[in-house]
Amino acid sequence: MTYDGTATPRSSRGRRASRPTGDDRELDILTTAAKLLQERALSEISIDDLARGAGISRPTFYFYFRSKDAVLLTLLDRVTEEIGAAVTGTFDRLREDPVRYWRECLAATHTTFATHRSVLAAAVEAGRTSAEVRRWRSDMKEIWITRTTLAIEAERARGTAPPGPRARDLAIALNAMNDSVLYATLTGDEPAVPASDVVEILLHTWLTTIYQTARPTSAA
Amino acid sequence: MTYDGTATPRSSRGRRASRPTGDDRELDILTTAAKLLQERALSEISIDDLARGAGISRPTFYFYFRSKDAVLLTLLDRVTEEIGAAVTGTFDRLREDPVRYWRECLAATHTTFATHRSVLAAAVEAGRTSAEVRRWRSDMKEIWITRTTLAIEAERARGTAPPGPRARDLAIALNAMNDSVLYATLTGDEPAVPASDVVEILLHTWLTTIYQTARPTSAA
DNA sequence: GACTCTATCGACACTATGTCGATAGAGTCA
DNA sequence: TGACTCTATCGACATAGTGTCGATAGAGTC
Repeated sequence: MTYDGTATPRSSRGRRASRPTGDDRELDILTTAAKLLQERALSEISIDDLARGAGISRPTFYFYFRSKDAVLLTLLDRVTEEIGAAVTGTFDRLREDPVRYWRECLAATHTTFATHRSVLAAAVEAGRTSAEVRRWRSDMKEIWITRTTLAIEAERARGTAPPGPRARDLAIALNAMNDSVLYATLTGDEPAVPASDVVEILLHTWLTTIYQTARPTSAA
Repeated sequence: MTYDGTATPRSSRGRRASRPTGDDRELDILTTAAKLLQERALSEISIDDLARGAGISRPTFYFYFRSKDAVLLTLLDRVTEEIGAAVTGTFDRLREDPVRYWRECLAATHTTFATHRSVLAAAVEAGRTSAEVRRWRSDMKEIWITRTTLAIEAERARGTAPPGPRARDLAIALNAMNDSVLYATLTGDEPAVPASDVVEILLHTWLTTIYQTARPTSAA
């Protein structure tokens, strides 16, 4: 939606230099990929499909991207930007109203997953074979885990949350749970938590894991 | 280890009838597959690799199995049997000593994952493209989830665990967490919980989610 | 010795990937 | 204006994998 290949020369995810006309084609490929990913899995999309969708021949595709994975990585860069923008801000609310803070975090995660469902599913798929995609995923996880770890430590420091296992390890487990529960719910592979309840279920698990009660308050 | 293709005519996972000599070859293929899966991913193993490993030509492979996925499914059948055997029994201990019960459940899950790491990783991979493998995975999940749901409901019924969200939904979330945390720990893709701590971390999350305390007792 | 069934493979058709070399055209400049 | 460069393009090829068809060797009846 907000992709702009002209601003920076962009760190060479396959594309040569950047000059006028070619950017349109690059965008055509990305748009085609995004559209096709909403219909079928990455492995079921051939490079020929992407090329045809963008109105070019298969060899020409390679002028713009090194591979299918390179296209996905560029799509993932957009996601990174949007998430980066959405994530900042809410951190102060933790002090005032912890339950509300965590609910908003989880709801935001849910929204992110829902919005980018098809591209994220493709990232999971491609992660099995592409080291670069795997890298993107672990960087992304690291960001959420770090945020969670800091929040848990802050709550323990002010006495709202009791001590317990290493905060980082809990953060890893809770975020892993989010990933796979939301993935199942949104892609519809059973058994899954119904979409209407998923945030509340996750919230229950997060709160009890962190506070050892489902109703923590700001009163230390 | 305990595979026996002769006992039952086996429900046609690709193999024709069952007669003397061919069973050896079928087993050769399975052994080759299991061995190669410990070195590399399913997508990096060609049917030719399996055929050569079993000392036959590629067309002959198709005499024994419909596809690579069919081989994997037969490998997964072994896993099912072993897990089925390991899982029974422990259920009574829940009344006496809940913490011990859950710790043993989680430790058993950890062991299962560790023992069958390579085959289970292949199942995750193949699940993206094969409906049958996906089916196997969801059946397997269903078993664990049902067990967990029953245990949670039992604890709530006798008053050891407080009421809370639908037991089945919690069971789905907790089992999903297990899957993905153990997967990361055992395959080593960071960020992951260290192998030495993983059972205790999961235990903490399970106990607090179910009991809202990290130290539940049998005293109602 | 004719007949059947298992097990085997060579050869083919198909699909997808990735590369090489030729080339058309737009922009530069001497 | 013509020589020169760079982007963008594609046809044709090489390669690797999958799945099928038809032929056939041999073991076991009868």
